[in-house]
This record gives sequence, C-alpha cells and structure tokens, in this order.
Amino acid sequence: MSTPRQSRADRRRATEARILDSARELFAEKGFERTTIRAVAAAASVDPALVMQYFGSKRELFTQAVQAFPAPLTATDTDVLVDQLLASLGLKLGGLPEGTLAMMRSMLTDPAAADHARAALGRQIEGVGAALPAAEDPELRAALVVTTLLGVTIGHQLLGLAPLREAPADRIAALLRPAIKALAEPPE
Amino acid sequence: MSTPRQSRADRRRATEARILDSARELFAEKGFERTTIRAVAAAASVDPALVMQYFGSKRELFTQAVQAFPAPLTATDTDVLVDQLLASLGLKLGGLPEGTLAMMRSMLTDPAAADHARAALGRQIEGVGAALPAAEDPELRAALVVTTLLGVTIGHQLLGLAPLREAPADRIAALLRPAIKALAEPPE
DNA sequence: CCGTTCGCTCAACACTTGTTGACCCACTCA
DNA sequence: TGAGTGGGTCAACAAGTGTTGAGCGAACGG
Repeated sequence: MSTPRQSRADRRRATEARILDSARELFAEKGFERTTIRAVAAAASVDPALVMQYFGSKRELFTQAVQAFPAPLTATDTDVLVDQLLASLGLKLGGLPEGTLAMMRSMLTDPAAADHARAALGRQIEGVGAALPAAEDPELRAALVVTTLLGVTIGHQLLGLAPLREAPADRIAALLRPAIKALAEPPE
Repeated sequence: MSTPRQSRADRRRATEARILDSARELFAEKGFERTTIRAVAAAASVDPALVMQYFGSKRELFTQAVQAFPAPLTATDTDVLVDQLLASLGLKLGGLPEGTLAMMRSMLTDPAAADHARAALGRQIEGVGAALPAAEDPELRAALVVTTLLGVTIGHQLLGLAPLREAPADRIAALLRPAIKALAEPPE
C-alpha cells in the first residue's frame, strides 16, 4: 500500500473532468439559472467549494462546460451543404453533444449565453450564405435555413415533441431536405 | 374634492391591469426565473406585497400574464394553411402578443412553461396534421412545419438575429412559403 | 523520515428571493 | 359623521444562492 493506484495529479485531473461532466449534464438538462453549484458538486461527489476553487465562478464553469455551436460550414454545392447541415444539427445517432444542448437550453434566458449563441449562429449563417448559389438575399436565405434547423432541433432535443422523438432520424432528414433546398435555391 | 375621479373598484382594476402588463413585459424580456416580483412591482409602481395579495404566487402571476400559443388552426387547403401559419407566427406587423413571447422565452428553462408549450405545440401540430393532404406521416410533417416556424420566430423575435430583423416581413414570408409547402406536400 | 505541498472539506458570510402578517389611511355607506 | 371596508405599504422571515477563508490529512520530495 505504499504507492496509490493513482498519482495525485491523476486524481486531480479525474475530479476536474467529473465536475465538468456533471456540469454539462445539468446545464443541458436544466439551464444555467436552475443549475446550482451545489447540485453539480453533489453529482460529482465533491464539495461545492472545490468547484469554485477549480473554476473560479459559476459563469466560468458554464463557459468551460459548454461548447459553441458547430463550426461554420464550408461547402459549395447545395446538396452537400444540406447534407452537412442535417448531419451537424443533431439528427444523427446520439444527438448533439451535451455542451451544445446546454448552450441552446440557456440561449433564451441567459444574456451571456444569448450573446454567445447569436455570435455562433451568425457565423453559421455567414458560412451557409457564402455557400448558397448566387440568389437574391443569400444571407436572409441562410438565416432561414439555420433557424429552421434550430427550430426542429429545439422541438426534438429540448422539448421532446412526440412526433419528432418517435420518427427515425433519416425520415426526418428526408422530409427536411426538400424544404431546405427550397429555402436555399431560387424557385423562380 | 369630495368624489375622487376614479371609484375604488376602478383604481383596483387599473392597478391589477398595470401589474399584469408589467409582468408580461418583464417575463417576455427576461423569462420566468430572472423576473422578480420586486421588479414587476417596481415597474408597476406598487409594493411587492400587493402583487402577492392579488395573484397569490409568482407562478400564478406568470400563468395569468402569459397566454398560450395561438389556437389550433382549421384549414383544408394547403395554401390557406400556409397563409394562416405565416400570419399567426408573428411575422406580421407588430409581432407576436407579448404573452406568447413570454411563454416561448421560458419554454426551455421552466418545467411548467415547457409542459404548457408542449401541449400547445402538440395541439397546433394536430391541427396542421389534420389539414394536410393525405400524405405519408402527416403528423411528422406537421411537426416539422410547426417547429420550422418556431425556429424562425425564435431567431427573429427572441434572439434578434440581424438578417431576420432587417428583412421585411413579407419577404420572409415569401421565402418561407415554398419551404413550408415542401414540408406539407408529398414531393413524389 | 519529516517538512511541505495540495487536493479536498467544513462552516460561515452576504445577498437575493418569494412570501407573510401587521398596519395605515382614503374612501364608502348607513 | 362615524364605523368599517379594503387598497395599499412596511418590515421582516425563511430558504436558497454564489462565494470565501481556515483548516485537515494524505501524497510528495528531499
């Protein structure tokens, strides 16, 4: 029993990761406001003070636990773009990363999260807009594409609407594809 | 000065309405959690205790201030349906009623609001589904239609994304229409 | 082997929140 | 005019929050 199975540094890293995981999960489930440091600490089997010691503040914990929306896309072909979008917005197996869900969950009620989300969605819109064929109002079209997928994701992942929860992912994608294309391409 | 300009009952009704208006506004702007009874009372130039006396609890105040999503639609023709949807989801002049915005704002972070929203959206989906032409998966299509418009509304009214804020409402409606129709009608 | 580091806990503070009961006073009405 | 109703305020409580500083004890390093 002279040497412990884990070094001090290992334990330290493990605890920090455990806290971060619990935080991500709770933030994704309940949002920023309703998630308390004490609850995160309890979920990670740790004292609340330790969370503060490691992350400094609840805000900073949130920032570290959450991850931004998926990186902006780069595609030139509309079909490829649609594929990328459908894939990136969580319709695939396993859903979105929990950090992204946490971000989205708090987007409407937390000013800082709202800023973050606005910026990330803005970048996403910019990326999609650049990839759109030379149509009128590419930015507006891109914004509609992105917010459409945002709405479906919210209804699916955050609200858990029954028709969406029960439908197979590729069926949703198949139905969504023509709609996205209609937004992306000039119908005239 | 023997008779006041307003009867006691009138004043009573007026202050109650003032409280309700302030509450609606604040709930719509900051959501349930971040809106405090004290802030509502201050906005209505009234003592916090009076808010409690009139509405019993913060929850009850929220319930009374908020109003559900628009009533389910009844339409048999797809084009008419699309018109109704575009009109009902706040793209028209003046935007959505503040009570509905309050509901949507708190939808993702407040369990009670989430229940309410799920139910209302469910009814809306049911209504749209019933109006859809006899296609495959009418409920799923309806859910996609509704969540699509939900996403655009969130991006527009709650997040204030620039491309949507700056675009004229009928332009948005014009671009959205083919997409909605693509969701509603079997492409095959 | 012993002093030191450091991961971690304990107890408490300061503050905000929803909520309550006692109270005041202008209006009502007999 | 005088008792009483009721709109409205004041001060306080109890619970929960983020946050902090002192301290314990096991792992570390010489």
